[in-house]
Amino acid sequence: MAKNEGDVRARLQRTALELFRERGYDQTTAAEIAARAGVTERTFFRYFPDKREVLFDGEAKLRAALAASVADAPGELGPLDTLFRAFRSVQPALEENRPFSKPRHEVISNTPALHERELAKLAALADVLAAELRARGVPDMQAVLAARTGMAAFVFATVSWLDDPGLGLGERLDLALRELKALLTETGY
Amino acid sequence: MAKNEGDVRARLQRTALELFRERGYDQTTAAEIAARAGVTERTFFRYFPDKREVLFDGEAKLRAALAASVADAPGELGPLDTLFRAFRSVQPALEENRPFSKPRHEVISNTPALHERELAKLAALADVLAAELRARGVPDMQAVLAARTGMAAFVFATVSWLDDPGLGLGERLDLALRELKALLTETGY
DNA sequence: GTCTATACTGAGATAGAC
DNA sequence: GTCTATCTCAGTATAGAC
Repeated sequence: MAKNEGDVRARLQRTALELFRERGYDQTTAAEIAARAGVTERTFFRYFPDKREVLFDGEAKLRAALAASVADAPGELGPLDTLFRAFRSVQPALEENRPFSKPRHEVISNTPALHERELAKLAALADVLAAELRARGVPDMQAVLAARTGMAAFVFATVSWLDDPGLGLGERLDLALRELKALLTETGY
Repeated sequence: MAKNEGDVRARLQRTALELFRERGYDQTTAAEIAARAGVTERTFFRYFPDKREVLFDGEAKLRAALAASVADAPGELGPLDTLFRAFRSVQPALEENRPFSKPRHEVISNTPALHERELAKLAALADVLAAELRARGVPDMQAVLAARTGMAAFVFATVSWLDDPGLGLGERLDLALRELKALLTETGY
């Protein structure tokens, strides 16, 4: 049989997304994904510990990039500003990835099991960012709240940009940060 | 055969928590829970669509209570203050529930599958709160950010109170809100 | 790569409440 | 009789063990 035609892992991921879009996540078996990708079911589970995970490993790179950016931010920056500096640093990568992210996000939103997994990944990401902030001397509660709050804004900006790229990701990030800061200073609305 | 000895649903929930604590979630089968509760496995799945769900239906009541509180908050209150007013309104219920919540939280934290489900529930809760805020006239982005941010603070306060009840839940809520407001106004730390 | 446990689903039978 | 809860039986897919 032909051997290593491109990365098996990448092929499985592309194939999975394809099938999920064609018939839906629940109606797609791991065996079918494997078959279309030219490997056995067993191989699928060697690459991904469970079926959902096939759509979630870009997040590892994102996490590393964000953590690194927070780690080497100028010391005088506040927690939220530090986070948003990190978000902006990954902006080009996100923009380049949009053709894949868009359909991926659609499938995830429409599939409770996948949506659940995504929330877990984002929470883990927030935990990492909180840890990085703590390493910079931010007190615990503040680090956790900043990380969660920042992630919420980041996700909001990203999702709305995926929905409608009319307004750029950078602008949406700026907008979210401004809105966030406004939230706490005004008493009425 | 004997029939309705107490609520089957409640019995299944208590039994499940019991078994999860004895041997862990993964080492407990749905059949075992059902057996100890005196019903068949199939019955278990009639009450709960999946095994995780057996620990998650208190959240429905919490959600309703919070939503109601937001709905009838005085109109001049800002989004975050509205949310914290709601959080305080459920404080007595949470305190009363602590004997059950504490072990439940322990199991959930130690079980990735359950933790994932919890995050999903909390996200859904935040979505409901955002919708309630929007119904009060809060603009979309602000409603979403306030809801997510508020929930983060609420969860932080609750979890740390479960860990160590030395400081009361009310005080922890106050503390979190203050910290949150500080976060967005200060520039350094 | 093979084998197995377990989470879930569906259809139909039974039994008691009304 | 209807209705509802439970059980029985038979199956599929995921995931883990060997």
